[in-house]
Amino acid sequence: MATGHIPEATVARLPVYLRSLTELAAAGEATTSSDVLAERAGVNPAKVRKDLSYLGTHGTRGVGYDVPHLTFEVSRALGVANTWPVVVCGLGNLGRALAKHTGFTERGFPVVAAIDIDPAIVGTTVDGVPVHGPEALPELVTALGVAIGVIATPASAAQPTADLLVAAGVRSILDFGPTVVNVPDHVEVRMVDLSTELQILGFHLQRDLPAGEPV
Amino acid sequence: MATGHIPEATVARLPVYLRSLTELAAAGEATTSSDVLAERAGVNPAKVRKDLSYLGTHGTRGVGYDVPHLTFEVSRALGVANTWPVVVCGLGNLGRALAKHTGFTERGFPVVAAIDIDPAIVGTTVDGVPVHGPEALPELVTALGVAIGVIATPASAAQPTADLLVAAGVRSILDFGPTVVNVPDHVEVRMVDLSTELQILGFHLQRDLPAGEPV
DNA sequence: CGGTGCTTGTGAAATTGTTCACGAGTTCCC
DNA sequence: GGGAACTCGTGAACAATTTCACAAGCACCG
Repeated sequence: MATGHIPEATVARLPVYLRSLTELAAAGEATTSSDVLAERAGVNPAKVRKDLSYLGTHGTRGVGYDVPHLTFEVSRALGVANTWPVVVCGLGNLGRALAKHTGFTERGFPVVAAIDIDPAIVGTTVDGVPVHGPEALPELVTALGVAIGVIATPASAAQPTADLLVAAGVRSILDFGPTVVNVPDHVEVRMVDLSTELQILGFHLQRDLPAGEPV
Repeated sequence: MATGHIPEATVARLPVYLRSLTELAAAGEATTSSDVLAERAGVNPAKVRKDLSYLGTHGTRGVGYDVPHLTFEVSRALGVANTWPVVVCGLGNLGRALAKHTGFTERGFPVVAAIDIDPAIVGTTVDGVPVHGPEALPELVTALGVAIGVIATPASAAQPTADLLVAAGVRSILDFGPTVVNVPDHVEVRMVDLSTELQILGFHLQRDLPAGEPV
């Protein structure tokens, strides 16, 4: 089975496996098994094997997986050797936290610039990240190779910001805003809305209620 | 069709519909259609109708959906009338941003307390949210009715923090940490890892590359 | 009052994702 | 060298989700 096509659900789990593998390597483990990886990733062992089989045949029957080798293969599948510069749009509480977050750079996603419309902070830096006005976007994309735009603006600015990012040539957007943004087909958007996550948790809490609770 | 059971995938979309409905109401729209909702939610119209049909029959054929009525029904399904107090664990960049975020309270998820192990900030407040030590958790849960714990600690502290939350009686956890946490069956965990999201975007960026790029 | 146009609700088909179950290859021990 | 124990890889069964397609119901018009 070639690396032809990897299901979306599998792609979403690969980063988790990769992290587990990194931890195992740090713990000095030379080989591991689908059981161990499953335990760490919180999934079924069969799913681990099926997922990894999409990357090719990299395990050894009766033995397991070679940690360094599998790490290499998963890394390659995810393309983690590449570096994708990120621009953070909107420097409210969340945007500021993201700009300061050091974990991104470690994983190949350096925050190279921030965008905000407040003239008072344009020209300053946040933790070493320079703050520009929105008009600087096209220039930033070409000059710094920005590949991913993070939207952390107020809800009302999400769509205009997305439009700016798309116009500037960004092809991937991570949207923390609460609203869905419309973009052309060639642009990929992932939405992470914290309120939505809480509401889903709330739904389950409510459902497990003894019943007879007020509406 | 009764409200017996709502598929997980549908539950995850209900908050999006609810937000669209709120916007439509604010725009003065009295009725709407599955087409309009689909457009706003970024999904297929058939999916909107199927999703809403799980809540019961609330539309009118040939006409559409009454905005206030549908808003009420979706709200009821999600249980948004309930208030679920939240405690934020870990006051790094992200935890602090979450504690300051006002949007949660508006949606029924007031951040009533924060937890950190740094003695220098225990006893202070962040934007009105009191900061406690981990040992205060059980007391907070019983006294303030904390229902949801948000983990925004460093990766290494995620599992111990989850254990503390579970021991204190919290049944829902929103984990921003990069690692999967193990909890008993009756506790629901949702993971939101920002690096994972970026890696998924990176995967697609890489795949669309002209090819021949270095590993 | 019948026809036309519109939109929902929903079986059924298609697609996607998960889990099972077992053949096949590996190691180790006797 | 043979057998036991182990673990991967994978076809096939199963389950969930999405999409299609169309009957049914409503509003309006002439």
